[in-house]
Amino acid sequence: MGRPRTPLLDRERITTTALQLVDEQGDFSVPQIARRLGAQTGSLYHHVDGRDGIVELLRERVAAAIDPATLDLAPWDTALESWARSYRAAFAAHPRTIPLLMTSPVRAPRVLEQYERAVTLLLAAGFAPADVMPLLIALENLILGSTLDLAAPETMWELTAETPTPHLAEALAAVADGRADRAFEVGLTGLMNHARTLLATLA
Amino acid sequence: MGRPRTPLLDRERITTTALQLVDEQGDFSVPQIARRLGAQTGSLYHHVDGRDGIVELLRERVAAAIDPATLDLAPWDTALESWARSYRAAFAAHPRTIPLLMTSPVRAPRVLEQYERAVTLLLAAGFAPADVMPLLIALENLILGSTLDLAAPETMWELTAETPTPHLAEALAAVADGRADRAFEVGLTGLMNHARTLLATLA
DNA sequence: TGCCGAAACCGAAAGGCTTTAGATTTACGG
DNA sequence: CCGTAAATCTAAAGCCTTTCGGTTTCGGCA
Repeated sequence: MGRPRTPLLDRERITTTALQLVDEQGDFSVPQIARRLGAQTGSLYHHVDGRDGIVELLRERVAAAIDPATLDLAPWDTALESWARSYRAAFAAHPRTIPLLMTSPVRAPRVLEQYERAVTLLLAAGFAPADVMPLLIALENLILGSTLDLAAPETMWELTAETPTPHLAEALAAVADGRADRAFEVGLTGLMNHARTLLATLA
Repeated sequence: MGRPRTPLLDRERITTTALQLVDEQGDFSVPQIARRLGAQTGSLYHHVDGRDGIVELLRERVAAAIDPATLDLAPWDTALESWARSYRAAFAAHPRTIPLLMTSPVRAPRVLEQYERAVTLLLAAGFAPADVMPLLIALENLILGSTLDLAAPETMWELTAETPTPHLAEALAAVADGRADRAFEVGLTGLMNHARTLLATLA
């Protein structure tokens, strides 16, 4: 009891443990983290702003893997597509964080910064201000949606004998593994084409 | 105590109350439902398969508003787009159910049936089996993502003074209200165009 | 009509979670 | 060397999910 000679807890270790738990179970709890780190539950609250604070730390940790350099590429469509792929790769490494992150607002400065730069890119390319966020939001929906599907491969639809769905079963079998990947490619291609068209008609 | 002359609880009322709570708070709990219906917490378990069972009832209730007739339209792209719009309208009426539904597999027969018919439509239109699910999944991601954004209008990005994001602020202001709607339209147009192109190159 | 099994509800409890507050011991700077 | 601040613990309130046994009442059947 009392202050230990070498600290048991810090934000770094708490984040790492939370991420491990999410990767394993799809969720985490404060007592679970405490147990893995050999501390009491309450002690975590001296390092972290409650459960929501841990979620925000997770967002920063996962988003840190997005490569900011992609947004410096030219032309703009190459940059945007590269950024989207890097974004997706970052979340594909920890897909089960997505449900946790989707329901709380983005506060993490690093993440906001990335969006700022993406917006800047599109404005500089010539898009109308009112077109920028719809494009980015559609892109984000595509990324997070298909990555979530990546996390729950066969658990998305639970086919049972009582409800016969032969064509659905056939279509599911026809893609099997690469389903989420192909959904991403299909959506991305469609969106990028549409964006280029939009810009062309604007000019 | 004992069995009441007129029942306090049934699946219908439980579902309705749960949906009200989700609309108000974004979540529900079994004790909350019990309080609103004037019953004890444990009593709910005689009507419903636990909390997860209530979530599945919510899925059926919300998805019931999707118009199945849209899938009978012709040609196929009209049918698909109409279905997507009806799908979106159904969830737009209760957008806060989405986070609850996204993490559990679809079991509800009514919902599976809709997917079966959508797959059938696309196969009949001439799409390759391996192309069908990626298309539908991309479409679903688009629908659910933009509808979720509809539920959390300004709470998606929390801009603070410490992280200056002038362009992001400008782009957000430029769409203001119709943001989620326009993201949906952008994504839908892009996806439908891409689907038509895909089919044309196949034939 | 009378009875009995099943239905619907209550009360209580186990075990988990989030969060706060005060007490306790130890590290570190002056 | 001493006092302040840091890191942890213990304890507790109040929420949640789920299960179990007890109690009353309904409805069908003899």
